[in-house]
Amino acid sequence: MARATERLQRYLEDELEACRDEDVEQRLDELEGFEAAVGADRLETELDVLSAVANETRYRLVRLLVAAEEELCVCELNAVVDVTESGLSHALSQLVDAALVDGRKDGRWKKYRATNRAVALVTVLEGTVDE
Amino acid sequence: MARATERLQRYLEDELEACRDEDVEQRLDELEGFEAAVGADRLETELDVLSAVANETRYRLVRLLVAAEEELCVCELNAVVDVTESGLSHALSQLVDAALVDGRKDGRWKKYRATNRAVALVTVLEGTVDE
DNA sequence: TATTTGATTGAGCTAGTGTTCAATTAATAG
DNA sequence: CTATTAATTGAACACTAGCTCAATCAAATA
Repeated sequence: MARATERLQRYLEDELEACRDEDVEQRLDELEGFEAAVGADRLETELDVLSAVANETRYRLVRLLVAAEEELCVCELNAVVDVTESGLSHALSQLVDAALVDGRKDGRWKKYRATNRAVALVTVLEGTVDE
Repeated sequence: MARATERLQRYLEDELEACRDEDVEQRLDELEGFEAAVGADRLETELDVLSAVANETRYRLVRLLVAAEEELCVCELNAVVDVTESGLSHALSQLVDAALVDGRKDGRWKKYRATNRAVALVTVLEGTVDE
């Protein structure tokens, strides 16, 4: 970090005309402020959500459930997504953990539907990724 | 897939009272319709974006640049994020590929800032992940 | 022009992820 | 109660991703 701080000092000397040691300190504080603005717990949760959805199988499932706008049975998902019954179950389990999907048992069948979180995420991705 | 279709048939027999072969066909078409609603290219792009951001180092960088609301020099990022100079460069490169950050050379320094896509993504995550 | 400094690139190693197979649980039907 | 079917769990394995080290490129300064 010492090396990094030296470089930051040279950078600030370039940007500002003058640069005292306390200017470097102040800038470091600002930067760490940005960093700390989001709590550690929150960051971890957000990363869990992103990790859950950053996978083709799981993102397809989320997309599918969002598009369907209704709950779908595992057996229906299985008919469309190209993965083992077991793989599908693992995938759904991770999506439930990330609160992207809700599961509900109905007799011998199990049904899943997209949560608001999933809808929001898909919506923003659709919005920013313009074909 | 034959096995999956059989199960789907049994499921539809449960759900609907009657279930002919064409009912199964129709449901399969509906499901595949949901699946196909998002183009393959688009899905790939969206997955690239998600993969780029689903990593602690890179998400911290995105978060930092969004919070800063201004462009930051690599040397500033390096002072805050706990990774090698090389690792930082790799990370930024992936974020540029995913159009989550823009890079600009300014003399001997290089500056990065968050794109609208990054802002939108962080915003929706903040919104759905209620502490 | 030679040197120093900021930043990037590529190779290689490690750790983690995604998938499948086999076994198990839960619910219904015979 | 036993058998069958839907779905899940755990273990094992192949593959990918992230990080660091070393080398390189690019800009500026001596």
